[in-house]
Amino acid sequence: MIDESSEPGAEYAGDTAGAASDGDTERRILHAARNVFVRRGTAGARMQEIAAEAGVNQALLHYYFRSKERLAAAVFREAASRLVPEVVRILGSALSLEEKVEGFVHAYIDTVRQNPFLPGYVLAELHHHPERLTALREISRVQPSDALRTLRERLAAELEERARSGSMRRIPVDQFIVNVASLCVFPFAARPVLDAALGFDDEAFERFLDERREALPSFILAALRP
Amino acid sequence: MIDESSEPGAEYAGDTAGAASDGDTERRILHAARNVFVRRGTAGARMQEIAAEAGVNQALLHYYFRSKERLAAAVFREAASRLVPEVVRILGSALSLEEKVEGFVHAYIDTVRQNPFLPGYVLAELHHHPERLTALREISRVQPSDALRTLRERLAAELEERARSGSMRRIPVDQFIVNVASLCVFPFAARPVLDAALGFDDEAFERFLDERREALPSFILAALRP
DNA sequence: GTCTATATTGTGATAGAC
DNA sequence: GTCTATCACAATATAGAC
Repeated sequence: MIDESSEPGAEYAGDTAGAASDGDTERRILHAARNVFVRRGTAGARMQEIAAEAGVNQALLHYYFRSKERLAAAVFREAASRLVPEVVRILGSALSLEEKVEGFVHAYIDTVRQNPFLPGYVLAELHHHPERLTALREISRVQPSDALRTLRERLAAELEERARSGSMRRIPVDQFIVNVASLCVFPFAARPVLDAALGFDDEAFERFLDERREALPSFILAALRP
Repeated sequence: MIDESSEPGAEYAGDTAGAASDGDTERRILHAARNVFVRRGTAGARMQEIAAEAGVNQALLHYYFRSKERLAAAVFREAASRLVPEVVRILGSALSLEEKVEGFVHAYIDTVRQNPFLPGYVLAELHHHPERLTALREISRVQPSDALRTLRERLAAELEERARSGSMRRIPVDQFIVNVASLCVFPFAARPVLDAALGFDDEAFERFLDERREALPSFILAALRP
């Protein structure tokens, strides 16, 4: 049973179905719910399993979150809230393009490594529940200075300037964004396929990530050389 | 209601809940099942919805496939059987590395474009049902000459030779494979995110794919220059 | 092979005691 | 706030006529 969380001070046995009413119960439930939703998907998750993993009764889930759907929405919001601000923070920085690429690759791999199944969960969730997009949009809108739209424009200007000065090949900004995102996110989202196709186990995957963390920035930048 | 299939001669209204017993019923059911499983996920799919979309009764699903689980397994096998051989075919060809990269990008985008939600479905399915990996492995094993292992070795040799001759930068073969796969697959798997982050609609996504089909090979090869 | 019931279990949700 | 017990219905699966 993998604990996908990494909050400090979050250790309690999943099957402690007694009086473990120390910390915040609501947080315990949300935490258990994330684990279950991440590994089973929203439709496959069972309220009973969440209750057991939180060490509480099933009725409490409804007391705190009213319905499975609301609980699922809360979990998704929380997961997306971990990823979006991190992305915005890096891209919004005043670094050079080269530093941004390296900073993004490093920060993304370092962050997601602690919750390696989050990307797969978020993608699967969006695939099967397009209505979650509104939550994503809201999170993005709340970001300082309406970040996503602004960041895209700034990045486009930077790429254009580099192309004009001849220090980089011209590349459409959307292609560039998707390239970087692809190279960072896909290995996590496709973890099971990598296990099958390349024979990875946990340890091999960790080594692969170490190697990737170092090699990816120069791979990306090399592709942009004129 | 999107029809994710592209088999020739497969047009019947989904709500024709009458006597449409022309073609092969089993195939009709499998076809409808794929549509429903792809958009709802295995756990979220309802046998009733599949029956309705196939224009038959729910009991027939059990007559042909015995249980939902077996039907799900059949759908997954069929989906994976579309993707794996295509990949093997291209990589196994006797082309140069440059031609292989271009051939793979073109073939993958051209193929998957007709079933743009397949990658998302396969990834989500593997994420939530790791047991499906065995099916993937079986399909891979059946490929001529135990293809996957062999292909990886051949590719590694090719990359090594290029590195030795100085015509390409050295890159670990697994990183290279994952890079190419990431850049091709991710845009499909993350379609909803692209819609949200870059404001794509169906038409914009198609234009994006056209552009990508042409730009991606040179992006990849440029990254490998010494 | 295909249909109309119907059996049977699973599962989200609520009532009400403590 | 937390529990036990239970409701109500959704969903898979089967029986049996045609």
